[in-house]
Amino acid sequence: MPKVGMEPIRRAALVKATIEEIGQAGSLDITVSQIARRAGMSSALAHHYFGGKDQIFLAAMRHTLAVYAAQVRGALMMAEDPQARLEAIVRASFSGQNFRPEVIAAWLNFYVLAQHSPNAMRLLRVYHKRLKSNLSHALRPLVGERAPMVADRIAALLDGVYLHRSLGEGPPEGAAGAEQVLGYARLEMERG
Amino acid sequence: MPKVGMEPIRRAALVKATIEEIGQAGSLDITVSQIARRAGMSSALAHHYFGGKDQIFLAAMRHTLAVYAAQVRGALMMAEDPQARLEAIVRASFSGQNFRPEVIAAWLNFYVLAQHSPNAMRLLRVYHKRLKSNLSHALRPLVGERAPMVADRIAALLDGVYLHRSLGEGPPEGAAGAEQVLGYARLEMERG
Amino acid sequence: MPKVGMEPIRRAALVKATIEEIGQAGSLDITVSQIARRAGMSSALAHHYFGGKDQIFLAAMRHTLAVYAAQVRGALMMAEDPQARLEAIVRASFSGQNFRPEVIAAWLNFYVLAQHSPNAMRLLRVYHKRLKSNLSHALRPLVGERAPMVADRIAALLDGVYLHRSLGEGPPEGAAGAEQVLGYARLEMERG
Amino acid sequence: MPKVGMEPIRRAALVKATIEEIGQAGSLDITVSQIARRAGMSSALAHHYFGGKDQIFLAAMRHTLAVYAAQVRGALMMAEDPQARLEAIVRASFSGQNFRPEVIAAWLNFYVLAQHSPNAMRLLRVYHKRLKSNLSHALRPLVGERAPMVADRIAALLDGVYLHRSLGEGPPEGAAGAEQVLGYARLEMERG
DNA sequence: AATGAATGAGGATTCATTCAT
DNA sequence: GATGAATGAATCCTCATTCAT
Repeated sequence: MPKVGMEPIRRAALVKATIEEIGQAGSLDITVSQIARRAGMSSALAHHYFGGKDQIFLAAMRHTLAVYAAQVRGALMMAEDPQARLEAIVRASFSGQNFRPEVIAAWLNFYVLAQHSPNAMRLLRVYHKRLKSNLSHALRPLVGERAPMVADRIAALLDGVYLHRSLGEGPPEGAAGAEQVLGYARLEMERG
Repeated sequence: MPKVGMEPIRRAALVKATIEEIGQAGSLDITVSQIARRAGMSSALAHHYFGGKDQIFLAAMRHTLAVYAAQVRGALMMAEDPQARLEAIVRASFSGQNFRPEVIAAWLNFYVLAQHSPNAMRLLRVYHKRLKSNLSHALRPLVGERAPMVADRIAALLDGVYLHRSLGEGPPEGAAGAEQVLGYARLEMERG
Repeated sequence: MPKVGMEPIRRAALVKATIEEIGQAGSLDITVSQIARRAGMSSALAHHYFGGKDQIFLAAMRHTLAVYAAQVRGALMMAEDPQARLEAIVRASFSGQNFRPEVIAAWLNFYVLAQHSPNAMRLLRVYHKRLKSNLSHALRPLVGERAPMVADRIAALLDGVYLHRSLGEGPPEGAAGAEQVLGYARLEMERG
Repeated sequence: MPKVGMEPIRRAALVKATIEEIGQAGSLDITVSQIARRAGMSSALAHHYFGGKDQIFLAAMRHTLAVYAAQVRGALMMAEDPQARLEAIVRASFSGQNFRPEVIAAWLNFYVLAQHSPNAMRLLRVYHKRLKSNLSHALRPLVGERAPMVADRIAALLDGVYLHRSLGEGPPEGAAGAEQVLGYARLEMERG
């Protein structure tokens, strides 16, 4: 009985395990064996499916970014006015899927990964471009031509809050994080 | 060349080399040998003076934080009113000593180090506490009781801008970074 | 189906190689690489199967002790009266399996190992306890209540003869060693 | 003020420290630095005086053997008849100077050292020869021509008791050890 | 598809030894 | 006489990766 169609299952399991492992270790200094064990398979199989450690990391990163993008897309679809669109983007960043300790740690480490992996760098840049584009678009009706600059600041603030969370004790509170960012946004809107 | 009193010289050379090496590699994944070679000595001597890799990293981190703290202190001494104090803190963060690519990369990696090194975590928390305390103090006359919250946001924005810089191409422009942060601060001040 | 069942083979080969290597070097100052090379594999594999140098040593010790115990047990089964039992124990100690130069050297070094390895110490104490128990049991009908004391002396004499052999030139002669010990035993028996 | 005549003091301190260090570690696996530190000097100086680690070990061994020999000589001078001579030799072996845990451990390790150091081997053989000669001489009037054989056994028993002590818990009791050996000797004498 | 077996390459760390002062 | 400085040469151990089955 040949097992068919295992590939997507295995890959998904490995990606999930990778994020968890990075989250737990707090660094990229984890072994393929650890990942594979957590995913319930041999390290040889992990190599078989991904070709190498780098590609496992990249897949995990791609997945994290994709989940995030999907959440933003979903939230945007619900939003009916600019203000709501803005809040949707920010809130999605702090939603339960993303703002968990292990995802935060993984996120931080993806920035590190990007420092020596051109592929990771490219992924991160694409993410940034989309984020800023989304923000800018939502902001245009609210702050006029200051939109790109405000988008930049919001994006930076967003990552900054994430970064600070990585030092925090206790479980991260998404709502508080979102408010920290939205507070700034409202200030800009008041200014008009 | 004297054969005594080398210790401080060697230690300083190793710390400098460590920061450069982390900066160049973009990660903590560097060898003691690399560091030692860059510092012009054998890896055995590096171990002799620091006891181990972890302590070399910690020393590099301590040094980075100390340089930063010294800059802030120096800038604060020049400042004569609250507004100037605020600008001093922010500008020091983006001054030539700190806002260089290798230091930015090192900074990012110290956040990673803090994820698994309690000592590194402690250092980073102390740095944060001081930064927020400094900011809060300067902000009090400017924004009243909103000071702690604004200080939090500024601190986050500061780190966020640094983080984004780690993805940027070309040399980092300190002035632009400082403006990005101060722009937000002014908004809060206008609100009063 | 992968290549399976190598583990016991590899472990046995490593244990054997360890004893030989200790015997040849005359000390525990041997490298895992030497052992592995002699056993026909990479040092990495040795670590894979044993976890570390200490455990390789312990396994070698356990094996040596087990072989010895098995020999004694075997000899005891043949013996039909107390005198024969006593001789069986002593002669087994000097049988071809045990009284070879490399085993003698290994034995000596296991005593050293026991000085800093609690596990080795425990193994050696168990061996001693069994040896004395065996001797005492065999001696009871021969020397009465002096049995425990005589057992102690025989055990000490036994190890002493081994120790002296480790200094001897030429091949060790088991028969002579056995006689040296049994001579004392007979003296005690004559006394009744 | 030039320090003159330091050499014998330094050498003695190093020898003493070596024995203590071996005793504490329970093996020869100690560093020159440890020895030198315990002796209150730099490792460079230790090398200066002895030339190398091997020679430090040899000196420590020579010293241990010399102390032992001196004790035996001293005790023999007091003895007035063969029986007393015999007891003197045995009791000296278990006297306070020799039968201390660290000396026992050192002794054991000298046997190991002899396995790969021809010089150590030679020293140990000389010691053995003297011991047996002394014993044989004392035994001749007591057991006649069995003297050499009995001397052999006593020597072996002596080392065996030492060896067993190295596994013992608690402080070694010299008197008990001596009795264990002398008990055998008396048996032989009774036989005549 | 899946994995136990196997290793080469590399890295942190230790240490005896040498040297300049 | 004495030592801090310095290193080359190990040694243990880890791990990504490959291979045979």
